[in-house]
Amino acid sequence: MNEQKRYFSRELLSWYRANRRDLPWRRHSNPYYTWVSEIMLQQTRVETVKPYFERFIALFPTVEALAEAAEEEVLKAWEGLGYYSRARNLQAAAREVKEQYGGSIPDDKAKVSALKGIGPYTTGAIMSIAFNRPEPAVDGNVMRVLSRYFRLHDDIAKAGTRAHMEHLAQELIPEGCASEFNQALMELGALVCTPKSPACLPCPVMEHCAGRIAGEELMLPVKTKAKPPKPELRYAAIVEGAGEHAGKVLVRQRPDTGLLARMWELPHLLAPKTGGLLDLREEEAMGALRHGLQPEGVRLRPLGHWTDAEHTFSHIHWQMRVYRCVIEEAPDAITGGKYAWIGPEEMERLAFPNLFLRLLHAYFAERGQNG
DNA sequence: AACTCGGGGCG
DNA sequence: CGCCCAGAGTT
Repeated sequence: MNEQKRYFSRELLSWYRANRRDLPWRRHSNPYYTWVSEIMLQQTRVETVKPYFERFIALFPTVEALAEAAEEEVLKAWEGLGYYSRARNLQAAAREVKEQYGGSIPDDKAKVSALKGIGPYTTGAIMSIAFNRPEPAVDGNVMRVLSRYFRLHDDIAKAGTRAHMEHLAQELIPEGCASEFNQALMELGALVCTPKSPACLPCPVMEHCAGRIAGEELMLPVKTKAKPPKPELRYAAIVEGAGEHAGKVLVRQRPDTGLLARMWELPHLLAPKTGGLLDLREEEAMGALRHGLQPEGVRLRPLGHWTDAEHTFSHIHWQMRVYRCVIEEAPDAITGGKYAWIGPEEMERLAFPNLFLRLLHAYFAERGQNG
């Protein structure tokens, strides 16, 4: 190994030992904590994860506790964190670990890798952080650091690039220090070698950073842009209950697979493509709501526009127009359609994505004020 | 290799 | 408002 590499490993490890953050999942050495935190940290920032991790561990302190919980409970604990298949896969894997390995995460790369929701990155993270095995844990952060330090112009959006990075990352791990070193690599990416404005002056490895020396630190890593999300106009109904359902609104549960699987939401539908005049939008929307939900057994009478909401997923942009409605035919007797009347109390049990969480809170707050 | 899957933070 | 993500599963 050359001097540039030895220097990098030595200085980075030393820097980490002096600068490591005190994070909830670092307070105890517990493979289950490492596992849960790494799943939560996929595509998600540390500051966002912290409170979720604390609540999750309080609710499900062990693999067994998670395995024995009801799925709705796990989804509720994940509410607002996004990528909900992570939560379902995590629990499925916890049940696997309980049944197959007596509740202990195996110190075995192939077995860890075979668990649901654990891909190449998380395998490396668990094997190294929890078991100190010299496995690379290459995420976007690590690819950014390595791209800059070694001045690599490979497109990190390409699948093949990660293989190269993994080879390099493994080579850099100091003997017996995989756990600390891999965390150091990610810590540097999070605190110093940041995407937009890297703090090169305080960087512990600046002296031999090829990207910095070439003046290319802002051009690296090379990454092709993702295509923009597809816009979708949607009409949603906020249905006020009457009689025994007074003070409540109608919600429905999404299908078992696909976008926001098994999460709860306001009834809504994709706007028919009509290309109509803007003036006719309200009529068109209310008509679509009135007829569009009938196949599910819900017949509505839209009263008027209530509010608008937008939500961007990675590949879809929802523009949602929400209409106040009253019900003409309840879906009680309809099979398959999962509908429920809920008030603020019932919201505590059901898991909603943030878009609908915000709308429901706004609605109940407004209704509370108006009596 | 391309697509599906949330959400927030930041310049 | 564009751009950044501490990725994995499916096709």
